Amino acid sequence: MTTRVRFAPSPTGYLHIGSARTALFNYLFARHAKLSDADSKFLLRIEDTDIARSTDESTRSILEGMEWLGFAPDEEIVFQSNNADKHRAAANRLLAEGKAYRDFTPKEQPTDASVKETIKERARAQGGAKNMRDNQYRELSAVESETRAANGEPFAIRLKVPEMGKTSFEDKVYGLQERNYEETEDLVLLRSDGHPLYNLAVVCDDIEMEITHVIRGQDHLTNTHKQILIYEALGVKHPEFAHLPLILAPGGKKLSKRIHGEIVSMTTYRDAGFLPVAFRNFLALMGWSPDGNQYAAEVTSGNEKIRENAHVGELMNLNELVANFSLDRIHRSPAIFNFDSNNPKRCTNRSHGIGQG
RNA sequence: GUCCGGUUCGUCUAGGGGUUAGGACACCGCCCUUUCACGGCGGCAACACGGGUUCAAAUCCCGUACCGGAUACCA
Repeated sequence: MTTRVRFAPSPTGYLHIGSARTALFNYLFARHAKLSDADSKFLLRIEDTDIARSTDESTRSILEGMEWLGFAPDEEIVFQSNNADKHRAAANRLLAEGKAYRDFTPKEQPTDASVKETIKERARAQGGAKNMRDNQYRELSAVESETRAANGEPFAIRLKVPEMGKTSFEDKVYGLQERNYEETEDLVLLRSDGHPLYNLAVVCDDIEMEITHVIRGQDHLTNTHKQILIYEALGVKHPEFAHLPLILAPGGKKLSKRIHGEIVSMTTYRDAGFLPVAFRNFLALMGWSPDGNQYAAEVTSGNEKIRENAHVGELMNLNELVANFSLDRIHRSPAIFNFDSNNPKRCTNRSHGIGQG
């Protein structure tokens, strides 16, 4: 089967350093596959289903970052919001087949407190005792559901997750992943305002784009179980999954724009004059390493021009990265992006021995 | 709270039953001299903790601690 991968950022900010690495790994994987199958593709999809937070400026910023890094998508860019009708159709189909149901519970008003915190607090309060299947509309009769909907009562569409069983998949990086259905809620597919939600949109688009390998951050590990449930309901075989270890801030904390500022943005490095080849190499080595033996060989026989008058170090140009890349050399522990005591400039241009002039 | 991950030099990492635990960057010293984005040589520096299995454990198993992720009509 021809390899088709996609990088799918949401345009809610600039190109994050972690996202850039995800883009890189997807790109390297596709290009490596292309070595043996010319039709292998690297695609770009902008996940702009969050109407409230997505901006065109952010999309532009992401595109700029991609361009700087040299990752050109092989097909036209897909904007997820353009596929909303298809997502809705899929949700309705599941509804008609009884695999999803209408939830007439009034939408909760957002609190002013941090959403994340609210959710965490609530989950803590409920402890492990929460019953994911306690929705009173779950077993509502089809007629009554139809009637209430016809009367204009607002509803969200939720996936009807089976009571017993578990989802499981073999992650290319993390190995066998299993999760009991009791741990997974009846996730919302379509909001009461008719907008499709992330998990549904991702699955529908990945199916349509014929994605064969989903390579993304480890923070999507639990989403994967939800998505597999959707694939199953839709009756489609799911793609392979490979989750990447996170890139954290010094101290092992999450790298965030709010706390760490511009340091997490790709444009910061571009504007500071770093070379793409250096930054790519730096990014590639966060979470992945080449096979020891071929590493030495490749590096010494690499691009002479770049290394003229410079020591070898651990630098690989794009072609070398592509040649050496493989999913099974990605490890599972998070990397710390140490920008405090270890100036990124040194981590890239200087330490890898490539000057600008 | 619950579920899922993770833990090798300061940092990125290799190694995954028997190694002087290797490399890169940083740092220190010397040399060269292109004197803060060149180069060479050398040095410092790590297997989270506690049990177990084994002739032998950084490597396998269990537990603890700590860190992270997820737990949303966000993505």
